[in-house]
Amino acid sequence: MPARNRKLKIADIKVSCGTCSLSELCLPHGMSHDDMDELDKIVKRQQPFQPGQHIFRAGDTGHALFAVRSGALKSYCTTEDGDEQVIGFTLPGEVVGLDGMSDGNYASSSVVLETASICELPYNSLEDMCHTLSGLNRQMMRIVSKEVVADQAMLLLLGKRTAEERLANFLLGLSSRYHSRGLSANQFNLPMSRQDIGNYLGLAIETVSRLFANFQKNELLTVNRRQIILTDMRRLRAMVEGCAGSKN
Amino acid sequence: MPARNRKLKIADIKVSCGTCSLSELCLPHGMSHDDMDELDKIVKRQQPFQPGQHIFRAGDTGHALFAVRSGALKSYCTTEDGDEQVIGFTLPGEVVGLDGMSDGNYASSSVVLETASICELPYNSLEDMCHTLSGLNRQMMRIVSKEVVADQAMLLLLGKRTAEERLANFLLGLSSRYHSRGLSANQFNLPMSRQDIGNYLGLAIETVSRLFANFQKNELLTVNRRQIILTDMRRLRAMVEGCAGSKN
DNA sequence: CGGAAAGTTGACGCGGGTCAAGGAATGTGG
DNA sequence: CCACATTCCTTGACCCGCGTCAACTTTCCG
Repeated sequence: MPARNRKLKIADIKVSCGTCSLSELCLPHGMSHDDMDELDKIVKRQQPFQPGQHIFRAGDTGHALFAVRSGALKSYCTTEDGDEQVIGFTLPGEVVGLDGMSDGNYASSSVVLETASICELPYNSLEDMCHTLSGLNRQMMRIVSKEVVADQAMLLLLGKRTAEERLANFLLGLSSRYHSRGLSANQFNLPMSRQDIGNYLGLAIETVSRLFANFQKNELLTVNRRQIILTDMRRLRAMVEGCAGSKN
Repeated sequence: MPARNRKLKIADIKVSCGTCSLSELCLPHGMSHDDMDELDKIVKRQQPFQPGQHIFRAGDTGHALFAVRSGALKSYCTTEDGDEQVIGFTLPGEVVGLDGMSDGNYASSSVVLETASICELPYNSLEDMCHTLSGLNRQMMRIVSKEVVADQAMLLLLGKRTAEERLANFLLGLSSRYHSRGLSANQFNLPMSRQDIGNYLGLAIETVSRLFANFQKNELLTVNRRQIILTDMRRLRAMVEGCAGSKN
């Protein structure tokens, strides 16, 4: 057992990048098997994080990327006058911590919404590997570039779209992300509160609530607290026409 | 004269990354002199671009980053229903084209606002160099990470701030960017139209115009079409308290 | 000089924020 | 197991910031 690992528990057995069910989504994509073995060596695995725990906080010294294997995270910034802005949500197969590379400190905080198991990828190790593994370098740029594209899509959403379009786009984005990791595209549980959704979409919590009610009345979906069933994705898509879906 | 360069003209004489006045801002930052010479070899320089010319368009095969040495660019996306969303503006010492690395195609378009001289940095060459120059790799991640942080700050702006706060933040951002390349922090010309500003900030063009009028009435600045003089930056800053300035 | 593009200013209305009250789910101690 | 508090969500009433529409002015450019 490697020294730096904390007490290993269940869920950490027989896990390697090679066998990880997320290997298509996480860093290894586009890398050879040998490359993956190399990557596997630098990954630090920890016991699962519990809801409310922070992966890192804004201002912390940035030293690693974190790949989410299960659970869900919320990223947010805190303004000087105290209130928070939700930057995004991280689902399995996705990565947080890119923003720590710019000046050595994380610009945002990352907190657990649903119990999460997470792989830690230290910058230093990644950088070293980039010199030897040609695939990793490209893949890292691809990931971070994708982040840029996703953020730009969000800019469009917040700048131009109505409340209705924002929520529809948000739900379809979640749907697509769940789907791409093999889960149902039309039925899922929201890992976040109305508060978080509203904050993220630049809407009041009451507006979010009302929109869910509207959508249900118009038979676009069924909602019960955090359980969502999308019943008419075609019409939902029609609402967001012209918006690139957030992430993926 | 290298084969790929088009006819070289004035403004392209005696230019190298080593002597470039922007070397502090552009890629070379944090690299050794030898490294810069290497970088210099892969840079393609072209004759100046004229206003209205495109550096690249959304959908084009992404093959290079573009570093702006002078002039100004506008980045934008076009939605399916035709209208455009301004993603950002690029000033001297800054880089565009990061979004072409995710899936091989640019996600946004980049058009010239003010006559611009531009260095082209092909992805392939950059990638090759990353294997040999340790400084470059880190610097590239820093640049792209900075982009992520800046986009996130914009998300906060569009999601939470009033029209007034957005414009104040925008002006201070420009001010800071001009200042960091040695120009005046309180007096500059806007390279973009009201249309572009409004689009970028998620505001109607009339709102932008009214705000400029208000700001002037309140003696925060003097505005004459595109010429701006910030006369009370302290109070402007007070308005945006809690917003991270966009870029830099 | 004429036509178009860019910018300004005013009047009006609506989307969605704010305030307020209440219901439903979950937790906590007795 | 039940009162009680707390958190999360919902729903209604009101109202204001900013978008929309429209008219006009100024600048730009052939």
